[in-house]
Amino acid sequence: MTLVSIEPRPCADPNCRGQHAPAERVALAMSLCSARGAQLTELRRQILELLWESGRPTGAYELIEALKQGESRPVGPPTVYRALEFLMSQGLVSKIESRNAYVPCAHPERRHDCLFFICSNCGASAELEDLRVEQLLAEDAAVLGYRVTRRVVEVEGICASCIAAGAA
Amino acid sequence: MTLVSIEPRPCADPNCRGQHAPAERVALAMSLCSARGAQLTELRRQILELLWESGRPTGAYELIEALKQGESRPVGPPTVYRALEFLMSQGLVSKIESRNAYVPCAHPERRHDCLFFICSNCGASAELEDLRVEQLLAEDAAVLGYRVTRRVVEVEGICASCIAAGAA
DNA sequence: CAATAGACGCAACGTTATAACATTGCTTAC
DNA sequence: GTAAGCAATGTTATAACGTTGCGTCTATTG
Repeated sequence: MTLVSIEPRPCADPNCRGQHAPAERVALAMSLCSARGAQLTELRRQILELLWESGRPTGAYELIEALKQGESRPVGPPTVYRALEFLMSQGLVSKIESRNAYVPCAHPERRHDCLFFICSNCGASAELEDLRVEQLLAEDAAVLGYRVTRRVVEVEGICASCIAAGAA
Repeated sequence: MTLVSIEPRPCADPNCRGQHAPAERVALAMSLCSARGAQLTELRRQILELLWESGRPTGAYELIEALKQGESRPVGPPTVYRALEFLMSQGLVSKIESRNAYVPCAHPERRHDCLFFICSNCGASAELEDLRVEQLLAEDAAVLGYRVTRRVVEVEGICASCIAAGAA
């Protein structure tokens, strides 16, 4: 059997949304980790894949449940939290603080904190990059004399689909 | 004894910081609630006061402890959470999502979500109003077709004092 | 092959938040 | 005045989220 190596490339659109299959996402993650010398183990890969397949912010205990359902052996909370920590350290996953849930990141090759839009009706989330916001926050931080280490920007609302579907 | 009624007035500076005593803050809150027909009960008032006196984001269970220490009777988690919910509904308190903690709001008379800057060293938080950020987030939301209900903007870093004091 | 370091398993625990139901105290209607 | 209504609070239990501590496995790498 011949394996044709397809080199995954980062997507050029900083705000591409949903047009890449989970498998493609995971392949990119594997490629990135390999290049960085970081170990994207089977468990970590599975969790990342679950997050991509889920399509919405997913809680740690949901992931535990999902892993139990799948063919893999069950894992405990520390294992999942450690895997999430690794994935976050690699920029592959972000935590949605206002939901205690986790989402995969569309552009792990760029190191930045994204804006997240979360629908309070269907729970879906959208990731957005907006350098202008980052710039303003940097300015404000400078005025206050802060040295910034992390940004959390989460906008909650009703998404277009739910508005169209007549949700409150 | 003659009581001179002092009408508490909102502070004109949207980004005033720390120059008002807790008592003054609480007086303003009482005045606001009274005008709105909302009941700032003794318990709710006490919790708001504790938050002002604390000077940093404070957890619900810390508040429970503080109430136990004080002369008032002990309260359970649901009671404190209900009080916090009320205070948030009145714009008197905000939750810092990235810390699971609560802070009093400097300008409860204006209805808006603030930016928060939190020092990861000393835990202090600063509240800031920046209409430009709100404007950008509104634009981004419009592009995505979101109807915004809530904004969470939390910037974590090292504050000026801690930098000066040589904290990492 | 031995030494090492990183990843994982596991039990117990700690923290944050809510569900479900009971009680208090005040107001209003008859 | 007493019963109904209502908002706030109390009580108990539990759900949901996250961590500590320690032991074992496994994949390098010298």
